[in-house]
Amino acid sequence: MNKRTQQREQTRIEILTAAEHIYAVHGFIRPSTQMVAKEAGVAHGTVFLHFQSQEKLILAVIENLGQSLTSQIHESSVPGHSLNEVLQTYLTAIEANESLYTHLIMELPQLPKEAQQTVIGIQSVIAHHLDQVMSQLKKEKKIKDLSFPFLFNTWIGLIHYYLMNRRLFAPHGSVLAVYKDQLIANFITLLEVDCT
Amino acid sequence: MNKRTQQREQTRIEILTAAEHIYAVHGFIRPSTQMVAKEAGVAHGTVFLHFQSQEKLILAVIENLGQSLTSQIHESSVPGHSLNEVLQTYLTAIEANESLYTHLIMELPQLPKEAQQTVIGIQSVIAHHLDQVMSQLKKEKKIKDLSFPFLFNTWIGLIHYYLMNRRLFAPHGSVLAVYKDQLIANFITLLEVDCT
DNA sequence: TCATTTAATGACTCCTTACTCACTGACTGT
DNA sequence: ACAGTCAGTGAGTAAGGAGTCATTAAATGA
Repeated sequence: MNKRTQQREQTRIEILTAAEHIYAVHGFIRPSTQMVAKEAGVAHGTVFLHFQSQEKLILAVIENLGQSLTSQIHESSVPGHSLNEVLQTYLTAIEANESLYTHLIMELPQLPKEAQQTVIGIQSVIAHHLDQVMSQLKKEKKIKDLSFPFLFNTWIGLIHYYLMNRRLFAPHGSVLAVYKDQLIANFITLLEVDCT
Repeated sequence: MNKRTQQREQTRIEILTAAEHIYAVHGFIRPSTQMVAKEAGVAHGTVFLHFQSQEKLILAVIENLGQSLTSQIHESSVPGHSLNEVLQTYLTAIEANESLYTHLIMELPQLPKEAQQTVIGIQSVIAHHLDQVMSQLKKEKKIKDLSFPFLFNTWIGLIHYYLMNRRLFAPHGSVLAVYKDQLIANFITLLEVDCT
């Protein structure tokens, strides 16, 4: 690989990284391509040399995030994980990309439809792992016998609610860092069949 | 009241109603003031004759929604309501404004901070009623003894999740019309202390 | 060494959109 | 009846942002 293509690749990565930073802070919709160029330290036109359009740039960032999340979840998923461990794996993966992921789910309807596929992909991965461990626990009568979709939506809804209100729950940092364990513990208590 | 002020008031209401329709369909951010003017059947400039700015118009619509929701909830709330009835009251009120309310919660961070106050106001009303009935049930050991904030957030998170994905769950109509009863029943089952 | 290629630049065009204002004509009070 | 008022109009202005392209200069290879 010669110096020219090396440099080109380098610049592409700089723009992508700059876009990630900007989008993580300001969301996908508001920031202009000018802002991304400035953050990357390149001219405005250079952005369009590497990405056909703003939409393609946004999609590249989202695609990256999807890859990162699903691979993290897959890597740290061992067959035979407990419910606690599966939930933990999921939240740890999101925590590492909390800000960007939060903007993704909040602005999803305003983003190109390809972005929706990415989110569906992420949720499928966690749904699969959760279903695995939950149906086993249901058989053993250890958790309540409610439909999986309802339980899944309750869990995702809860997490997304905390993410969407992260600046309220954790003004200067990660909500998940603060509430992760508590959310898992409480959610499991809610599922449990207990007679105290 | 003379004909002139009557006409003026009439036009104001037409613009506000048009804005409600447009925002319910397209959200608060995307549509232009031109679009609202067209829907209302008035000239573009007329919008600014009645509302200082786009922001003020949006706030007026949101303020209206807040009033409508909180009064509905207050009216159909009787002391001594069961948990089922309290949840029902809340969802019925939202169902009547489902589309607009959904856009409000989804686009909240992009809206002026006054909008946040409105949402907090709505949630305070339901939180108050829910706390009332839940703490009683906790004393009677009929539901699990988890912190109220957690239970409240789980409930709101669940409802918001269904609202945010309404086009997925109910492509051509109201999600709540379809899932309301099921959501309440399942959520109550989740709370219950039972030993089957 | 030097002709050719190409990554990068940034001024420019085009477009959209919020908001203004000089003007029109219907209503009001006398 | 008529001078004054004011709701409504819509062409016009200014700002901002996406995407283009002629130009520059560094790298390449013969």
